[in-house]
Amino acid sequence: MDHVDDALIERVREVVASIPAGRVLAYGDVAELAGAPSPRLVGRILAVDGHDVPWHRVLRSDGTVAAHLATDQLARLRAEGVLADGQRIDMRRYRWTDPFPEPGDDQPALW
DNA sequence: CAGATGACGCCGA
DNA sequence: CTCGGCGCCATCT
Repeated sequence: MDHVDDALIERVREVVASIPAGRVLAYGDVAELAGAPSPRLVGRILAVDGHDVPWHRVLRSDGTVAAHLATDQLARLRAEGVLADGQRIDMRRYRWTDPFPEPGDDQPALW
């Protein structure tokens, strides 16, 4: 029961580690940036080897989080200023879409 | 080998 | 907007 390619695991971990505090990404976003074949793999990788990276900044594209993680994950995000409306995060506001922002092209205002 | 299961995503009703 | 169903990849029964 070995796992996914070590190279892929490393890439996923790097992408997750590069997410700034106060911003989040969807599993699908991480999959694209890391070149993972599917978002499901990202979840699996984080479950096994995500303990030492900011895994709480990765959630579903609709802003919800898995039930068994909700309490911890939402608390961690809240501590960074990512507020949830009940069980749901407002992705429009916190989603981090540009890992390498162009100079002068800032993130959308956090109103 | 076939079916079920997840830290998911998208589309149609 | 919510719900259900199907596709997705790798692993487990």
